[in-house]
Amino acid sequence: MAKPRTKDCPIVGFLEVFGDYWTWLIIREAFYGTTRFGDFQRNTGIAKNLLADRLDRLVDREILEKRDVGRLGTRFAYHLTPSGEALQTTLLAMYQWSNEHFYGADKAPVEMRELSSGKPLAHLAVRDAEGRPLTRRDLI
Amino acid sequence: MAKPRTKDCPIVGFLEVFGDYWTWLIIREAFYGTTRFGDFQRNTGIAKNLLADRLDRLVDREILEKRDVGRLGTRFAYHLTPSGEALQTTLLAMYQWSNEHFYGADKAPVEMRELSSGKPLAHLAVRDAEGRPLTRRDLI
DNA sequence: CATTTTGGTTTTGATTTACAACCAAATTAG
DNA sequence: CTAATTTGGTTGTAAATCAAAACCAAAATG
Repeated sequence: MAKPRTKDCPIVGFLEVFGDYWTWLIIREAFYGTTRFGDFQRNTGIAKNLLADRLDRLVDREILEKRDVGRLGTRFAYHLTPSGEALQTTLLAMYQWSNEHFYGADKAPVEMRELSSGKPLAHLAVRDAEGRPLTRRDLI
Repeated sequence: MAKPRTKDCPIVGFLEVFGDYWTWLIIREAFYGTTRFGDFQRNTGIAKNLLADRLDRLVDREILEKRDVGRLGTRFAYHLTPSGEALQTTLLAMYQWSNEHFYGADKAPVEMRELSSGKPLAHLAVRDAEGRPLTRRDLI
């Protein structure tokens, strides 16, 4: 590694963990409440060897926590850590982008919604410290 | 494809384009203002064959627009489309997560900032329609 | 006590990546 | 004007990764 503009960029570090299809599908599942190996496998369709690899990496990076359930290190549950839960913002940004720019035409949007009221969420937007919306040209 | 919980999920559609390391590095570069093939290649370190492939895909998906510059289809510039620019929110979410959960300890955060004032941006957060912050358990 | 489930590991072949070599047209340098 | 360099790729090729299936031991279930 060690590429040109690659050093000290938060995006590069991020992508070394999250620049992968299955990793995000696993994280999506974790937000849906999935915790067990078999459920991750069935719900995403990932191959078992890849799932084992991705879960290990996410546990190493402390995005997921591997908990013993049942007796003696044979059954496990994978839970989001606080760091993992903080990915919710990124996941929502993906949801919202996809609903607007992908699903826009034909399909009905599948949104995250508020659990109690069922109402939609506020739209994420880039804003300055005073809350004013910013465009791409306003950034450095 | 066509996996279990895979149909009609905005995240799956999103990941089929964006579930890739180099694709995001290219998008980051585009936000930094890079438009030319050679600059993308030098600034990210990606191999030329992969860069050509990724740029084609992003142009197909209308994330980037390929414009003729110079004469007769020999020199091009790749610009973000409105859809591409809308990825800014997702990119910022990645930046902010990475600064907080990755760079937190040792390194100084590398943030996007407001161009005119140099001030930091507001932190993205998941909120309900009235602007109240929500936790993971509040969602469906 | 027999069957099924769980959480993997280990093959194997197919696909993708990374790296280097090559190229023609266009631009720049002298 | 000519030579050297830049641009924007394409084409190999070896190495790494992925996908699918087979296999397995321990535990839970019937």
